[in-house]
Amino acid sequence: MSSSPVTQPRVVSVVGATAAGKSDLAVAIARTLGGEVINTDSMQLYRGMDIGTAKLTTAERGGIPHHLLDIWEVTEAASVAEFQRLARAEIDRLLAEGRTPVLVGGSGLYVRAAIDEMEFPGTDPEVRARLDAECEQVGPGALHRRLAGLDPAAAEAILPSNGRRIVRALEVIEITGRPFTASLPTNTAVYDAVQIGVQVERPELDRRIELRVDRMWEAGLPAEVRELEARGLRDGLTASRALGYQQVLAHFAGDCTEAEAKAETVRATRRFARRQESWFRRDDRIHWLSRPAGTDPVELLERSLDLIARQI
RNA sequence: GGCCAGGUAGCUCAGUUGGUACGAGCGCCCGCCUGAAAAGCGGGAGGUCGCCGGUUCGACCCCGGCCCUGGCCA
Repeated sequence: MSSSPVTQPRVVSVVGATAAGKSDLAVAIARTLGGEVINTDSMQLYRGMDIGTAKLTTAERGGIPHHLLDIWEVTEAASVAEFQRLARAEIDRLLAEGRTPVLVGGSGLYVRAAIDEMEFPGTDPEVRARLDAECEQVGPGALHRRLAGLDPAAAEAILPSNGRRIVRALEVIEITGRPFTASLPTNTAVYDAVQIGVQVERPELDRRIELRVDRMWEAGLPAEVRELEARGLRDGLTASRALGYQQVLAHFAGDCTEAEAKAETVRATRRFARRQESWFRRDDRIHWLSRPAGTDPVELLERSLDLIARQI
């Protein structure tokens, strides 16, 4: 099926800020195109994190198969590299079956890892642990100076205060013996993809976020966190930091009231949404569909399909 | 009506014994982002220091009056 005329992009990706309404749109698109959904949300990858990540229920998935949900235990640290392998395997499998992979999720790096040319150098737990410990001891500034000696370009691109990235750069240099590429590559896609960005105006988005958090509490987020805590959530490097979970854990630890945890979840989610927008904004391949309050889902679907059709 | 506390950035508050507001946290805007990415890091815009008058070379800080808020007393 290589030289036959392409009638639609082989991969669709729905991106945008949290609570913009990506999940439902993705299901509708997949249904129309006869495709299946692949999750590109870093936190929905975790088993048991359902309410707080606004994971679609089975009913809401409407019979459309969803992939890459519930694949990691909360105790495991997330890994973009592993996600990349898994996502590409799913995409390739669906394409081979002639079905359209519909990616959906707000983790910008994960989307790019799936769709674009990106190679992640390896990692070494021991090296990482050692560097982390050292960073803790001597501070990021000292490590940054060392980085400047080993890889001036990387040091230039990474601020001296950003311990996390300095450590990773030093780790890569140590285990590969090569410099750390400190900036994202140009947008070179490995799949013929159309990216749809769902865009909601700030005031409306903020309202939707608050409403969503309200519903998470009504649905029993604290109870969900309690359960995951018993399964080791606190030890999960990634999962314990997830929005909502982090705040509820703080409340359980006695650091704040439940009301404060909830209010902080709203604030943190808004901040996160702005970071997401800032990430996606600079990718000029994304086609933005504005979604004013009260937009009919059917109309949004039609505009999406129209966009996909024009992307031949 | 009297007494006390207070009126400083959008919010909560620091602050100067009179010499251009060092402000801070939160919020807001913006940017960065290669194995934790719902993470991590950075930049920026906001103040006639309640109002009016006085003292002073100079007042947000001193004096007088007024307005407003909270508390206590009546």
